Amino acid sequence: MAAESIEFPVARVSVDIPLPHLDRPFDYRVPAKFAETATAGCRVRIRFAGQLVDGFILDRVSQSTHQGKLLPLERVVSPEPILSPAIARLARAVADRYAGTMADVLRLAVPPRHARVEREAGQTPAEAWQSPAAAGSGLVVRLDVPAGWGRYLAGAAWLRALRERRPARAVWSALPGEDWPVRVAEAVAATAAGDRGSVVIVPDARDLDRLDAAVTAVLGSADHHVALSAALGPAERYRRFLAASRGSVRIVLGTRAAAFAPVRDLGLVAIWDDGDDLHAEPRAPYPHARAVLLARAELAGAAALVAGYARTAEGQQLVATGWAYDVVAPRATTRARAPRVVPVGDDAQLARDAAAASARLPTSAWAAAREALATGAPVLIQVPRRGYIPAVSCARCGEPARCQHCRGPLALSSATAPPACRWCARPAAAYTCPYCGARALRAAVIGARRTAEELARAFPGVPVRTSGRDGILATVPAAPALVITTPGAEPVAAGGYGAILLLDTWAMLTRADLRAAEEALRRWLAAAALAKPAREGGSVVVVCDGRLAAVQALLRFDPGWFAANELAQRRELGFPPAVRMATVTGPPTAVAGLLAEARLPECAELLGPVVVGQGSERMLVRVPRSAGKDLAVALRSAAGVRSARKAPDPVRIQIDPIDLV
DNA sequence: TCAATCCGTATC
DNA sequence: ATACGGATTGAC
Repeated sequence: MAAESIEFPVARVSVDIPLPHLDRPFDYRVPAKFAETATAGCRVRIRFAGQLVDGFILDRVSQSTHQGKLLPLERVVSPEPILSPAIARLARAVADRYAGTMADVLRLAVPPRHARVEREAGQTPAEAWQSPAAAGSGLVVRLDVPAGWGRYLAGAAWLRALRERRPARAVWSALPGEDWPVRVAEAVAATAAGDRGSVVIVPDARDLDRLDAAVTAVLGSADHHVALSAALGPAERYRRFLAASRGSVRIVLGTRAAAFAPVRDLGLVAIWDDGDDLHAEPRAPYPHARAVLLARAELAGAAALVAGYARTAEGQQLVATGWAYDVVAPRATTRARAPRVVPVGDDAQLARDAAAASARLPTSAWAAAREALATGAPVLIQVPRRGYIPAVSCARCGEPARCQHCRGPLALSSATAPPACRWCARPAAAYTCPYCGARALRAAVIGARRTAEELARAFPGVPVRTSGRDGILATVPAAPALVITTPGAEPVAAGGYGAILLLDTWAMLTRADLRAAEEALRRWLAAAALAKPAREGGSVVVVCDGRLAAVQALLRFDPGWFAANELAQRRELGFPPAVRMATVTGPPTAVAGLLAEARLPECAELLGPVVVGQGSERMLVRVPRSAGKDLAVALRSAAGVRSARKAPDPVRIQIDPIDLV
């Protein structure tokens, strides 16, 4: 009964099971009928502990190290080698870094199969990718004269390094008014000129559209890249993923999940606006796109770009440790391109009387808007909260007004509607304050819609436009208009805004969040970057205490200075990225059990617990960065022991979560 | 003496 | 998780 002998009869399989203690490859016998189709990287079905489960073949080998008998592969789902060795290695590294399982990471990294798309013919063969110089016109010229990058110290040198296939790493602070999609596209083109591929990650669909257009323009063709986002349907998403996997494109632009896109001959990874919390994956093991890309740059020997108008403490850390170049413009260039920034008002006073229109919009803000409109330029008004009046409080004692039924916050949706609960939508027509008995309410927070209403009244005849989560404007023309926006939804104005008003800054700055100031500055810089330069009359009015470091950084348009401060502070306080931190969240006994089990590094410091809701608490574990790996390993194996023992309560482990208090 | 049940262990 | 084996328990 000599079985037909085949080459590499053993498949090493990554099995799709959620249990941490089973997070390792398992060997299976490759039956002769699958000798050709069971390729490394393909999806298979196997029998595992009696049940049929999915898996990926990591590798085909001639012998197993497993002592016992091997089960055969049950089925080859598809011979498509969808999980490349490079991405498998990356997924393993990300799982290790985040104390998670490879199966969890692979669910984020590889989109679900779409059989019809896979069968489609007409995938551009790899030959279509030649030197992009051959495909486009003007590309070579642009690369020889990197005027845009030439404005930055070390910018031109960095671009040259990409072309010469050197793994140069840069943390780039974009100038105000910078056309960042074009700069990024030039970096991608330079990498392509060195015959290598790129992965670029942006926070959202709007940024992706801009980048997509810029890459098409710079390469002179849309044939060499794909844009990957979760918004695509399953078929299109798989089609584009497959285009990268098969090597018919070597440039992938996308949102956070695309950080895992299987680009061949990777030469550059880039992330735009790495401080945006959309880059943090909300599903286990909660990897951050920046961390995924940087791990990838290390593994692939690729160049890296961490970019934004703002700079994160994490970005600064890369500069401080010498891992990356600091790519910034000379001060004179920045001064020449930045708008005039005027801080008005003091924070405490504004917080006391946030509802008063006069305090919200001081005289200088009105004046700046009026002047800008007179020159024919649009004015941008950034308001942190959307809606009409998203929070109300008792007019007498100031206690926030809450729903009688569910304790949710009350809000007004228009000037005439009665207050209603934002959670359960029940109206609260006859509100009585449970603390002082008063029956009157006042606005605690003013939303974008109400702001638009007020401004429309103040500037009759000037068009008022709004841009927010439900209806984002991409651009506005160079004409007088008031553009009310929530942070992150700012339209780009042709020719730049004449004035930008940053309102209700206290709402962002008073958040009990480690990153509140960094986040406020990030949002202000993103808006301020859209203004005309000061010499063309561009101004920014920030209604805030001018002594704050974040306002000082905005005044000088110096995100590097702020990030260096921020990093120094995190070092002092012992917070990431100066240290590695883990949170363990769950029922108290489960959290305690897991930490008792874990063989934490000697140097680990335990902080907490803090109660974080019904029957749930959270512990912090802090170690020096050098022990980060050990911490992740310890937590993961403790979770493994628990899962092996069938411990009932789920415990969530997060490494360097972004919402540390 | 045999079946039902519990616990622990391996899962290729 | 789930499946299996070996030990333990309980009833005839």
